[in-house]
This record gives sequence, structure tokens and C-alpha cells, in this order.
Amino acid sequence: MAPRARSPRVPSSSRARILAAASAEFAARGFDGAGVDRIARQAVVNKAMIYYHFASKAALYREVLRDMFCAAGERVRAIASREIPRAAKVREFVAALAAEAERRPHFPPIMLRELAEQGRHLDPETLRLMHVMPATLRSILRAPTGGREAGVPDPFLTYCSLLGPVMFFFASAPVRTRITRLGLAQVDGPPLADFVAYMQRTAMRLMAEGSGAARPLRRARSSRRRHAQRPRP
Amino acid sequence: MAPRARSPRVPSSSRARILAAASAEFAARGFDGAGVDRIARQAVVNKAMIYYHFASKAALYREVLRDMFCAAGERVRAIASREIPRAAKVREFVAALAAEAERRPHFPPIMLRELAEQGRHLDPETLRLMHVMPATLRSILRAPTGGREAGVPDPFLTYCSLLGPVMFFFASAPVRTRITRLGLAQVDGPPLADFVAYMQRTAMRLMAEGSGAARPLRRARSSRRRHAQRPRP
DNA sequence: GTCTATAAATAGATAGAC
DNA sequence: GTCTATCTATTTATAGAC
Repeated sequence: MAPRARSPRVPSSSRARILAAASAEFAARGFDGAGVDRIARQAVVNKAMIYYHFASKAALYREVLRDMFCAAGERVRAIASREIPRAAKVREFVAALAAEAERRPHFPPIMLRELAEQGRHLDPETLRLMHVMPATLRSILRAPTGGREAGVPDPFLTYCSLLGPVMFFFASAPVRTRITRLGLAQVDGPPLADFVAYMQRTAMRLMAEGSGAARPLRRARSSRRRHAQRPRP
Repeated sequence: MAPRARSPRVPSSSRARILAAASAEFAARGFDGAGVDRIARQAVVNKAMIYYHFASKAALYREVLRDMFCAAGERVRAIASREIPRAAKVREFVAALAAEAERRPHFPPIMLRELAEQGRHLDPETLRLMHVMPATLRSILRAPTGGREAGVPDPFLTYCSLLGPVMFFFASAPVRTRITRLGLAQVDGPPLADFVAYMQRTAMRLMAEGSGAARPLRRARSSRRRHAQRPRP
């Protein structure tokens, strides 16, 4: 059976090393590709220790996922609660995504894998944590701004347009390096600061709904109650 | 050993069924998670048949990847060669990505998985095929337009901003369905036509480099020869 | 908390008949 | 081209000593 359910934050050192090694292994190989043996070796820990701290490979994976989405969620929530203009919040939101991906390099690959995995490893609680990011962006975009900016951009489409490129940019780095090394092309990508600045400008453009020739997105046959995002009842 | 290297396009029916079943299985489970047994069952074919047609699970996977990137590459190349304005090509490029994802639902998840996989399963030839999409977008954006539109948007960043959301949108559908079913929120996403229209508008906004307050992206400390994308020498 | 040894199941791959 | 039976390696997981 498992040790005390880590109520006090004493990660026992080996537990923390296992989590770190596991997130690296899961990011690089995926849940099925990851080996408990490899995780143990990388954590400089005996394999049996993993089963002492975690009930199973799946439980270990769940812990990695929750840590990840929890950290990302808290980061963006902190931004939403600040007393700054809506546009500034959106810029900070973008910077937060990139900062989180930079600080935890395993975040983007694991996120992309989980999407492809169709949520097979995602229990309800983890799904809820994963949903904090889009829900927070929505609250930022929908919040009354006290004045102008009548045209509110679609929260979900905006989320796709921001998170998609950020995840793609970070997760694609190794493949791009390989393409470059092979001499197919040079696709190193810009420095991080440039990328963030670009994405922030993109975000501002996406928010400019009513300006120029842009007209509000018209919904084609808005069948049933599709694409509404309501808060909990 | 393998049968005749399929010079004439006679997929022998069972071979085609195997490929179809394999792409579904690889998309849903990834290379390591996929089971040759499951592929055989889904293709209504004996497992040994798979090894009659393909040298190994890895070889089968490579074939799936190449078919996929080949189709996507040809589709966008056809657009680049048409005699239409640059902006129209970009809009068509976006529509092509979405159409390809719609026609081959396994394309987005496999693409995302391969990024996360750091190209472990990508041999040089497959990498080359994968690179056709960004290279084609670059040629579209960089081509002389004969006149105005001086500010050329960054090809790689534009690629991230278009492909990222498209892959994200399609690949996230199953997870979004689960979130909706759980009652966490309604994130069905808009109908395909709306999404494409939105992404096309986004593309147009990204191309409007010099307009309004937007200034060309300034590179921060462009260390070494980073982020240049040169054609083959 | 840590380690050795091992059980138990799975899955990729092949031999060989038809 | 197709199928049955099987070999072999890998891998999750656990029992139990220290």
C-alpha cells in the first residue's frame, strides 16, 4: 500500500526525483512508450521504489498530469485576478503559456499527446484541471471592461489560436532541429522573446474584432446548443 | 521477405485494409500503444498477413506517415502553383489544412504525436515530406507579388499560427466531447465551416504586417544564423 | 525506505502447412 | 495469399529480505 498520502509537503526526495524523471520519460515516450525501468534508472532509484510511492504506472502518470495542469492553471488564474486592462491580461496570458512551457519543457509534448490520446488517461479531476486554462481565458475575454471593446472575440477559437501555436512551437523544436541537422532547411525558430512578442501581437489582432473590414464571425446553421460554453450550473 | 514492392498500384485489398486500420490505431494509440493484433482484427485480416505485407510494425507505421504527409504536401503544393493572388493562396492553404484533417481524421493526432515523439520514428525521407507544408507556405509568402504588400510575414511563425490551431482544433475534439459530457463546460466548438472562415480571417490579419500600429517584428539578439530558412544548396 | 528476485501477462515476430 | 501455432523478449507488478 502507499505511504502517507503526502499531506505534509515532504516529497521524501526520492519521490520528487521519480516525478521529475517520470515527466521527462512520459513527455518523450508517451504513456505506453514509457518504461518504469527507465524512469527508475533516470531517477537513480530502484524500480520497486516507484511502486512504493505510487500505486501503478497509471497512477504515477496521473500525478504528473495533475502537477502540470495545476501549475499552468494557477499561473493563468493569477493573471485573471489582477487589476489590469483586459488587453494586458490577454498579453500576460500568452506570456504565461510560454513561460510555463519554458519552465516545464514536458508540458507541451504531454499536452499534445493527451489530445491525440483522446483523453484515455484523463480522469474527471484531471480533465477539470486541464479545462482551467480555456475557462480562465474565457473569463478574461468576457469580463465587462467598463467601456468600449464591444466585440468580444470567441473564447474557444481564441484559445485555439493562442495555445495551438505555443504548444506547436515548443513541442516541434526537437523535430525542427533534426530537419535543420539533416540540411533540409533551417527552421531553428526565433528566440523565445521574439516568439512571445509575436504571439502577443497576434492576440491583440485577434481581439480587434470590429476594426477595419473585419465583421463579427457569423455562425453557420448554429445547430442545437452547439459551441456555447456555460459555467457550472 | 516482402512481396513485390507494390510497383503497380494493386494494393491487394488486404494491404489497403491494413493501412487503413493501422492509421486509425496509430492515431488513437500512438506507435508504442498500437497493437499489431488490434490492427489485424480491425482490418479483418490475420496477423501474419501484416508481416507478409510489411517488414515490421515500424515499417507499417512509416508507410502510414508517408501516405499522410504525402497527401497533405501535394494538396498544398497544388495551391501554391495556382495563378491566384497571394492572399487567396494563403486562404486556400488554410482551407486545405482543414480539408485534409477532415478527410483523414488520423492526420492531426498523428502529427501531434510525432512532434511530441521528437521525430523518433521519422526517417529522413519522411521528415522531408513533413517539411513540404511549411516550405510551401514559405514559398507562397515570399513569392514576389508584383506590387504592394511589402511586409512579408515571418513564414515559420505564420505556419505555427495556422497549423497549430488547426491541429489543435481537430485533435482536441474527442477530449472536448468528454469535457462536455462530464458537464464541466460546453466546448463543442463551432461547425467546421465557421472554424475555417475564422482561421482564414486570422491568416489575413497575420499578413497585414505594415498596417495600423503594427510594426515589423524586431528580432532580439539574432544570435548566430538562427531562424533563417534557406532552400537546398 | 531500499533492494533482489521473480511472477505473470503481453506483444512483436516467425515457421511452416495449405 | 492466408492461417495456426509458437517462440522470445519485454514489461508491469509483487513478494519478501534487510
